[in-house]
Amino acid sequence: MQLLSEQELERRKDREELIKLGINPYPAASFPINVTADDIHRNYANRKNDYKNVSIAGRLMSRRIMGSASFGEIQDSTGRLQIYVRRDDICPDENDKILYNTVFKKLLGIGDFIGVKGYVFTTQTGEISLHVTSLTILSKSVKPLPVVKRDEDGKVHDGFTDIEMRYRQRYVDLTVNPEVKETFVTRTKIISNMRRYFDDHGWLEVETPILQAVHGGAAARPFETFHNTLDMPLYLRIANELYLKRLIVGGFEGVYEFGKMFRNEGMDRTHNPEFTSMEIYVAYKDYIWMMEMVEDLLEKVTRSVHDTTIVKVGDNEIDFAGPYRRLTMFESIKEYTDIDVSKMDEAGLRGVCSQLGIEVDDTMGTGKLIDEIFGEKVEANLIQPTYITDYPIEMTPLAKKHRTEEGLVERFELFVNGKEIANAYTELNDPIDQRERFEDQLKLAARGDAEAMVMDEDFLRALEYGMPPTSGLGIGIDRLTMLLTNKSTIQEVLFFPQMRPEKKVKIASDDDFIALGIDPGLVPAIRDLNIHTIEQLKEQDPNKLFNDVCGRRKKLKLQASNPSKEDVENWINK
RNA sequence: GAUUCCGUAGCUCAGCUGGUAGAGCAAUACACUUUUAAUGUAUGGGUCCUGGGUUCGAAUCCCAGCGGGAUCACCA
Repeated sequence: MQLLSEQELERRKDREELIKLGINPYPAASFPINVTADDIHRNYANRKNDYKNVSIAGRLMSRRIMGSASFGEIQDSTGRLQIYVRRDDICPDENDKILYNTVFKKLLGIGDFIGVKGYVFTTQTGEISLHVTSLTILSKSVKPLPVVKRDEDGKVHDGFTDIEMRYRQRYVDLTVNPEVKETFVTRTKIISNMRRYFDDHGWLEVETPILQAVHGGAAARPFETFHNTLDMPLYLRIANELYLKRLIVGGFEGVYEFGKMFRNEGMDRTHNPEFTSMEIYVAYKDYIWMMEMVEDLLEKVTRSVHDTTIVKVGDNEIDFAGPYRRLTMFESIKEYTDIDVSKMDEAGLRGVCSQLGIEVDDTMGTGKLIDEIFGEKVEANLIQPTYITDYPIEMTPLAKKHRTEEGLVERFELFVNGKEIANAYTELNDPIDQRERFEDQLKLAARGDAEAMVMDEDFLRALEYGMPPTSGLGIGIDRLTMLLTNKSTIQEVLFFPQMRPEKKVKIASDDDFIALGIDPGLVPAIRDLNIHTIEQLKEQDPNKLFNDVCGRRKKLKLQASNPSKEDVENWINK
């Protein structure tokens, strides 16, 4: 049972009226379409003869009724088209004007799906419009849609802007705010263009387990679940890295996966509990090769969605054309703090942190300390695409030791607009070294580092069989989409971002009230007192409720007779 | 998790130092062969987020809760 607004009741009545007129508001038959709104706007001017007999369907989004003729707007998946509906055109029979006078003018409403046929013409004011010759109801909407108005300059007047409602009711957001749809179309374009790029190189798209017994490949807290038959806990994956590398061991030259990752951590503008990442692993390559590949990839993807490599993000203009600037982690810290931390031990680094006013704690090793300095002093400055390379070994247990630099690994991260969007390694393929690195992680864990990785014996066994030299890359698809669509929150690029559940009030039905012994004729009086749930009823003071119900009965002129005070006490105590 | 702001009609929002709620759009009715967010006239529509408290009186002040935003912290 729902509590309905006046408008919702009105629309339900309209639905009933249609049925009474013998018109099915939800017909089963398909409605043939031979054109879209976008097609008409783009091509009508040049090919007028092709639009003399068109059929289009969508939502009725506005109506301007002027006696026996009306203008309105129909919105399909591509946009809006003005329609011109004249009474005598859709009702040729002189004695039957119901379709226009009653159905179109009274029983249809904004948001209803209709199908129309007719011919395209240009109005006196120069608007390309459809002169309707036949009109079919395809689906009646019984909930009023917010009406967003735009003037000639595209200025929005009564926008549907409440963020909570936009996210919770994304279907409304999408219907009423066309630019939202654009964002998601771009998102899909980004993914499909990346996919095409990888496929063209012969790399294989694969799927790996989301339910994992050992959550590996990243430092993060997982979601836990439980498998009943196996009688064991399982985790939703925090990364798929270790599975993709197993596939390289198995003999694929290149594998990639677009997939959801799940991390049981805080939520904010850049974090959603589930997010999409793309990871790719290519055999016989190193991280230097990977940097060139990423430059090429991002340049092509950007061009495919914007026709240029330059993207406006906030106040910045970012150019995704490569090559990108490359700085080692130590160089970058030197550049932005004037301090050379490359030869420092843990004590020295702690000194630098306190000198720079950076908070640290005892669980942090040298790698973590360097990362803190970088995050605090460097990261935000990296606006144009920049590779930061060669990270301390402690932070990166899955990357290969640097070919020349002691204590570092071959890793890069790509920073754009002050944020990391990609992470890549020359992958560690020495199984003995890998085991030691996992052991070091266990020591960090013992020291209190909650993010330290756990040992994955099966992954080690795979490496022991031998993995070719490999380079791997991960890109956060949500964050890349944020950049390329100029959105400042991850929620704007997710159809259904995670939210707290809506508070639901259980509205009691008439039968619920009657079951308590209430005379059906008195239920309207109860509702008029704004008592809509059984809980509310139970909380009432019997004397007050008795008086109120009798009063409302009179006011509403109900036929039922007054309850006795004992009756009212029984409702409450039953 | 901390700080701070917000929650009023279907939608967007007013509502002052407390005096029982307003506008525009949407809806309903009537008129009109007339177009460009915006024809005119009339009408209906509210759990002022929830629960307490102060007060003769609370949308307004106080406390708690729920939901959301922003900033910060933590975390990729």
